[in-house]
Amino acid sequence: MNQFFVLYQIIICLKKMQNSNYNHINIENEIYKYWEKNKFFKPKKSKKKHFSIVIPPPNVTGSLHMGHALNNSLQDLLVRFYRMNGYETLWQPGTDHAGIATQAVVEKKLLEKGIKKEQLGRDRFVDEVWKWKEESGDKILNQLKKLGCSCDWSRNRFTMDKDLSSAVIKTFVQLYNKKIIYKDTKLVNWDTKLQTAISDLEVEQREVQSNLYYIKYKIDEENNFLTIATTRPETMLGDTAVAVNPNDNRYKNFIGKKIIIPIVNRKVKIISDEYVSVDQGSGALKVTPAHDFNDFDIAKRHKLESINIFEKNGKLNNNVPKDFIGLDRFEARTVIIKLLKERNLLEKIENIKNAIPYGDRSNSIIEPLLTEQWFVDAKFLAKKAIEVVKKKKTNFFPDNWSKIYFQWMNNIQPWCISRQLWWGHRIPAWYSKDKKIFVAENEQEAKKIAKKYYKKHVELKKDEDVLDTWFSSALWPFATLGWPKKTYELKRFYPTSVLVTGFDIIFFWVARMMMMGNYLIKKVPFSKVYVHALVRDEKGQKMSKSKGNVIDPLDIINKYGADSLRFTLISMAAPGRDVKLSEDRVKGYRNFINKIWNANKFSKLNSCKLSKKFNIKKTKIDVNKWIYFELVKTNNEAKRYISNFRFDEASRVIYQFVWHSYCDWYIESLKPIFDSNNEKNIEESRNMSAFIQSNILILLHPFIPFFTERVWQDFKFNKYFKMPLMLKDWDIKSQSTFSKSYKKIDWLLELVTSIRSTKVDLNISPGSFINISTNELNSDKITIINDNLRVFKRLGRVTDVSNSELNKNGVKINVGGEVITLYFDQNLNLNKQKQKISNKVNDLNQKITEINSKLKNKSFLKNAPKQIVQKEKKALIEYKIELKKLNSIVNSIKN
RNA sequence: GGGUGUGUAGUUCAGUGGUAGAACGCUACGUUGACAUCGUAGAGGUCGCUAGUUCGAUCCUAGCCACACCCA
Repeated sequence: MNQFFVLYQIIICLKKMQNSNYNHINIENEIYKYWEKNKFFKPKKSKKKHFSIVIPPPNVTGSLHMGHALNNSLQDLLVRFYRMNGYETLWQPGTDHAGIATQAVVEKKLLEKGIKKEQLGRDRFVDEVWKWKEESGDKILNQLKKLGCSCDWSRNRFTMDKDLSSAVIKTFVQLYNKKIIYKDTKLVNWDTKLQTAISDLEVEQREVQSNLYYIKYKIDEENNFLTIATTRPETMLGDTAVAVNPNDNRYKNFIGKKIIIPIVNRKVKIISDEYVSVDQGSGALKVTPAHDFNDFDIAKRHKLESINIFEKNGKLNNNVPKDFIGLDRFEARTVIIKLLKERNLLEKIENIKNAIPYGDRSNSIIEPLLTEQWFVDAKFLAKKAIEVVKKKKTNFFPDNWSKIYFQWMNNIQPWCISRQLWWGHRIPAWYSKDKKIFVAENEQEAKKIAKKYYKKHVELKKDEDVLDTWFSSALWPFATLGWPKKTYELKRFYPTSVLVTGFDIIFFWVARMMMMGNYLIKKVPFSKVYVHALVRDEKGQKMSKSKGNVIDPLDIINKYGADSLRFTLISMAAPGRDVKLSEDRVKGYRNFINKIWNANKFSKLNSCKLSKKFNIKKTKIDVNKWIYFELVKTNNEAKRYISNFRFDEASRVIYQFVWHSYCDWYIESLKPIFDSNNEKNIEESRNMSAFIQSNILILLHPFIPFFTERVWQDFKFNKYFKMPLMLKDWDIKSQSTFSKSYKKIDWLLELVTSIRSTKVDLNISPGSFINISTNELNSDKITIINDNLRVFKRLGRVTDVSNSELNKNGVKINVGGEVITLYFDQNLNLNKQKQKISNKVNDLNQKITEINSKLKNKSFLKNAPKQIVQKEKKALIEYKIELKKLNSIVNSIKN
């Protein structure tokens, strides 16, 4: 019997769950199809202003992570907001080819089949990459669709597309001809694992524990040693000098003498250079120009020889003693230390913390290597890019990012743009046999130039290298709009309105777009840059696979719906702060959506509909005017917050309005009206309620597009407004005459709250009904109660309102300086009530003393603004009245 | 070492030169026909510390402490 009962309860429970809750499953995909089918994502020509965003192109073979989810939720919010409000809106989507990452993925896949890329050769390997791109390139785009992104997919672009590639090549040629791109032999950051150069930005400095080796170098023709300290002893094979600080008294005498490098037994000079710091290590520095950036500079100053000791894979080359040739750099280190120990040349080993450069893609230690590479004269391009930010043609939000931008731009180094990869834009440079370079958009052009130069036909060989992926990304905001062609889109949407991006790629990407846009088009690529923070886990830890704390946005979408995820991310996107995401938060906002779902159900059950005859101006009922007034306020605030990029605040005010004003108070007030027989009131309330409901959908659409679209259609608002929700503007007329009702209801709600709270204090069941007396109340307050009697009685659970004192257990309560008496049937324990009042009395007394002392303070009266003094005076009067009333209540309790 | 940011309720975070706010969590009570993914009421704060400016500082300034990130 008991078991059956439990089972029965469970079934009831399940049934209830089924009926009352919003379920996103199946709905979201269907709605997305509806939007796409109706081409709502395409820009609608408008004479009004335009709004455009280019998506930060995700890696074509990547998949959606929380960072993408945040980034794109914010963009979609903006795009939908401006699109709704009549702007000609373009959200330009696309992906980038992510040279290193994609090549690595395909290489790995081939290796699994036992195929090395060298076996295939360049062309066939690139074909394989294209195949992989065709297979998996749509994955991330489909994931963006799941999130609800309203990009114009018909304009989808890929950095390796024909048009974009030709833009890249054109840019290269143009910059080469202007000598902004040049070839040079320099030390670069060399990744021995990927066997390519990478840029400074792709190098991550990691602090690790290292051994600092103190090695004795013998002075030539003297029985004397100089100790140098190094963490990379293997590089001594390439040493070409030892340097000391000219002011270091310990070593002054050695300057100019020769010193013998152990193991290689090469005699090199002891030089003096200011760069050497006296108190670091031993104060003597081994100089390896070919393998250290600082040493390279020293070598330049002293015209030292450079000896390169590494192959491209990090193994030692022919420039080292025989026994070492072919050893890996770390093996060589072990062997050298062993030899030094044997020869008594190792003074000591110290354990220290130092920063080691790692490749951010390969995780392997980066080796400075002397190679010939292509560079962009970033310093030149930066000038203009700095100027436009100073002149506020591009604004960062939050503004402090401009400081970071300036700091980096002012210290910018030449940008190494060549990569020793196969996947990417191949550098349009051709070489003749005598190493002369011919740069042109294609081979025919190059040959033409070569022919002119040599006055005869010559054989040319194309550069093997490709360009850094960020080089093509730098053209993204205009190349995707058609540049160098003068398309409608380029004219209409460039400069784009805002770039939404994470701070981690300000240098990688934002800075480079600024350089290229300003140089090639002479206009900034975007007028605003909204910089958002990182998404972390709930403890504030960075999400990473190795930590196992990654929250997959797609899991969250499946579980709670894309809307819940979006609302969560948006409402947590406070400027300058990381988003600490926890599933509980998502659940909370899922509940919010569900709350609205149920409020809509209430509407439906009560036949709330908008009729053509409905005229807001003619609204009579106070609560209807009150909620309309609240709506206008919310609408204005939300608009303002969105235009100022305060998405957290925008979502907050809407949430507050929907849950507390609309659901908690307004719907509760409607119930007594709908239960009455007053058809006029019912009609007005049905209309107003439906109107508010429709506007809630409008306000929330950019935040939670799927849910709002679903309800909009359910309630046929598209018919009433003759407008799909996606294109419905936010315009709403304010009704200043409603403010009187607004204040009235505000007070009434305070009264209701006080009645409820008094019941709790007195330990009286909240459901019980009471009588009240208004005999001590001002007439205007009595009017408020009478004007809204039905609503008041229901909300306050009041049976009768009397104008005179009743012969019963009365309890006086204070509502904003007004006294009302509540009557209860049972005997009361007034202790708690008394305590509460006496606390309040103390509180008031303290405040009154404070204000009194302020008002006695002559310098306060002299210096404080008049309104503040007035305000304090007014507050004093109010406090005194309240105190008087409270005291009278205390007296009545005593009796 | 240089720079940037942060420090406000148990937690996550708003905020303002003049009475300190929200959400979540917590406590008590509650199934009233929209909703228990709920409602009602409540507890909870020396606004990191110390000086200064000011009639008045959580807010401005300086110093210090703690944490995070970036650059070298």
